[in-house]
Amino acid sequence: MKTKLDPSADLSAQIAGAIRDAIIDGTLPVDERLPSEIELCEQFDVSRSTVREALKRLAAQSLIRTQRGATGGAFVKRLNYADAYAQQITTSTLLLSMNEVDFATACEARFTLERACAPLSAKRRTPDHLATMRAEIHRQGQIGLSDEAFCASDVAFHRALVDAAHNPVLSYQLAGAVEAMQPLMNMITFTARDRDKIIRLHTDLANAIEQENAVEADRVLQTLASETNAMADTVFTARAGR
Amino acid sequence: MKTKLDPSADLSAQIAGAIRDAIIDGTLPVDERLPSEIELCEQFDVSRSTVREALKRLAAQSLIRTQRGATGGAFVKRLNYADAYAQQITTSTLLLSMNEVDFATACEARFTLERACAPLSAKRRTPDHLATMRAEIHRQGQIGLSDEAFCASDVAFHRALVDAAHNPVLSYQLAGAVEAMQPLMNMITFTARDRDKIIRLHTDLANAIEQENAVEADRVLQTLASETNAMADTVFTARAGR
DNA sequence: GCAAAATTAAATGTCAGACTTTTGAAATTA
DNA sequence: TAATTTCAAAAGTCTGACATTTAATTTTGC
Repeated sequence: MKTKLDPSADLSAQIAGAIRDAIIDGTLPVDERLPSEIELCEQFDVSRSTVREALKRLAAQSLIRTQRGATGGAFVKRLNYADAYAQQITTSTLLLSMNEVDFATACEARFTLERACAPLSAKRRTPDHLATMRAEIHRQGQIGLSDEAFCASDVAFHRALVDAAHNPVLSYQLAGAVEAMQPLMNMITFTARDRDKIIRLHTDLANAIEQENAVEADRVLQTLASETNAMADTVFTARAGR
Repeated sequence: MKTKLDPSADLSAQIAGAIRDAIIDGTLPVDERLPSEIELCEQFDVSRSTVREALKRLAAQSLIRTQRGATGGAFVKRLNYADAYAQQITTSTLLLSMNEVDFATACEARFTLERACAPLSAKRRTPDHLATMRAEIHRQGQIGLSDEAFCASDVAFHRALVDAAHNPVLSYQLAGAVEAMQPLMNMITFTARDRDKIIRLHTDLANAIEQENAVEADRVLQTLASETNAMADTVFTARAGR
C-alpha cells in the first residue's frame, strides 16, 4: 500500500506524523513491529535516509524502540513513567526558562498543585515516604551545603510529599511543576536564616502528614509559598537595584 | 573542537543529547544558530546522515527549528505554549492508554488538580471564559450529539475553567491531566440521564465561578468526580459481565 | 545612478548505493 | 544430541551526488 505524501513539505515529518497518529489511536499496538526501513521506503516511496529521519523523530519522543539483528526492527514502545517524567521535566523546564515566566506565576502554579496533593498524601502516606522526607530535612540542615544541593534536596522532599499520595498519574503531572522550578530556585541565594525557616516549615509539614492532618499541611504549604515568594522578591529587587 | 563520542552506542542519540544539554543549561540561547550540518560533521567526526538524524531528534522535541537557504540552518527554538501543550497531551494520553491506568486513578488525578485550580478561577474569571463555559454547556444539551462530541465539549468546558485562573503555567500543567482523560471518557456511553446530570453540574459550576464562590465550586467538582466514577463503574461492570 | 533582473553561494532536503555490525535462525559437524 | 559454523536480515554508518530554497551579490537596462 503506497501512502501519499505532500512532496512540498518535510517528508520525514509527514511520515513520523502518520506513524505517530497510528500509535496514538491504537492502530499500532504496543510491541507491534513496524515494517522494516526498506519496506517503509516502498510504502512511502522515499529513500532510506528519509525513513530513518522519521524513525529518529519517533524515537526521540519515546514512541518506538529499535533492535538490530535478524529479528530486529522498530517496535512500538510502551511509554513508561520514567521516560514520560524525563520528557515532562525537560519540556516544563524549557517552557519556564525560555518564556520569561515570572517567579510568582511559576511558584503559584507549583504550590497550588502541591496543596491539591497534600490531603491525599496525608491520608495515604506510608513510612517510606515519611522517611524520605525526614532524610531530606536532615540533609538540608547540614552545614556547608551548597545552594544547589539545598535546592535539589528541596525538590526531593517535595517529590516525596507528592509520591505519598500514591497516585502515579498525579506524581507524573506534578513532576514537571516541581522540577521545573529548580533552575528558578537556583537563582536564589538562601541565607542561613532562610534555610532555618524552610527547614522548620518542612518539619511542620512532615509532622502534619504523619499525623494525617490535611488542614495543617495546607496551612504550612501556604506559608511556604508566601515565604518562597518573599525570598525571591528580596533577591530580585536587590539584584535589580544593583 | 572535536567532541568525543562513544563509538559503541548510538551516535545520533549522543549528539542530540549533547546539543540538548547545551540548550537546557543555557549554553545555547534561544535563536542561536547551531553550526551547519557540515561543521557538526567535523566537530563530532561523523557523517552528515548521522548529524541529520540527531537534528531530527531535536526537532521532534521542538528544541530546534530549521531554515533552508543561504542564511539558513538550525536555530534554537523558543518553546511556545502551543508546542509544549501538544507534547504534554501526547505523552499523557499514551501514558494512560498504554499502562492500563485504571479509570479511578486517572479520574482522581484530574479532579484533584482541577479542584486546586477552581479557587483561582473563581477569583479571576473574566467574561470570555464564562462565555466559553456557557457555550459548551449549551452545546452539550443539543440533541443528536454524539458521545465523542459530548466528550470533546466536556474537555473544552473544563479547559475554560482552568484557563480562567489566568496562570499559563497552571493551564499547561493541567492540559495533560484533562485532555488525556478524553480517550478513557470516550469508552463510556452516556445515557440521556447521565448527560442531564452532567449538564446540571456544569451549570452549577459555571454559576459558582461567576459568583466567585470557591466553596460551592469545590463542592460541585467533588460531586462531578464521584458521578463520573459512578458512570464509569456502571459501564465497565456491565461490559465485564457481558 | 538606480532599479530590475540574473547570477551565485550557502545551506538544508532528498536520493542511491555501499559497507559495517548485530543478532537470531538454520545448517553443519563432532 | 550438542556445539559450532554459516547465513541472512535488519539497523547503523559513510560517501557522494543532486535538488531546492533563500539571501546576497552582480549584472544589465534605462
